[in-house]
Order: sequence, then C-alpha cells, then structure tokens
Amino acid sequence: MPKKTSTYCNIYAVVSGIPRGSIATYGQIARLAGVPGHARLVGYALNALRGRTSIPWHRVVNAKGRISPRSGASSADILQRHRLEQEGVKFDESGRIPLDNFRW
DNA sequence: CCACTGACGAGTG
DNA sequence: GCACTCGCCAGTG
Repeated sequence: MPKKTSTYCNIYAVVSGIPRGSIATYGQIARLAGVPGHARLVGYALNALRGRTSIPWHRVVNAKGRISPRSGASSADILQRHRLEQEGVKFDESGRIPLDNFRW
C-alpha cells in the first residue's frame, strides 16, 4: 500500500487527530506521519498554516516539552500556552509541560 | 532556477 | 544541564 501522500498532508492529519488535553512533540508527529527524523517538516508545515486552518497546532511542542520560540510575533507563543492551559494542560515554572503525563 | 530562511532532533563536548 | 554542529525538506523572493 504505497502511501504516496505528501508528507505534509500526513502531518496535518496526525495533528488534527490529537485529542483535546493531549500534547505531541514534533518528532512524535513526524514519526506517526511516516517520516521519522523530519521534525523540521512538521514545524514548517504548521508554520505554513499561519492559523488559517482548523489544525490544533497549539497542541504541538518541541521534544523538550516547551513552546518553540518562533520568529516574528511572540504573541503566538503566549496564545499557544494560554490555549493549552484552557484545555487542562499544566506548565512547569520553567514554562515546560510534563510530557510524561500529557504525551499523546 | 538559485539562494536563504525557518515551529526541530539527536549526538557530542 | 547547556552550547554547538549536522542533517533534513518546503516555501518565498
């Protein structure tokens, strides 16, 4: 069953499948999408969305359980954290998320 | 078509 | 635990 789908499409599908209150890392998404090692593509794919889609991009964080400090507007970082807290996700004093507890 | 940039991960010192 | 390096792909000008 040759899944010729663009990696990109798979990534969106996986991220969209993240249940509310759960968190996934870029590496995890890439792995589930069938492209282990290409965590960068995941981040890039989400960035390309720019919030124009219904993809819960805020449920995706880096391997350290932290919100990636992206360039441009840091407001999105704050927005992401705020949204996660609303879903029941807790942050550490260092702004980190206990992945052991929330990992998808 | 070419070059630069960009939401990361894992390994090494 | 932190800092630096390499690899990887897609989008924009």
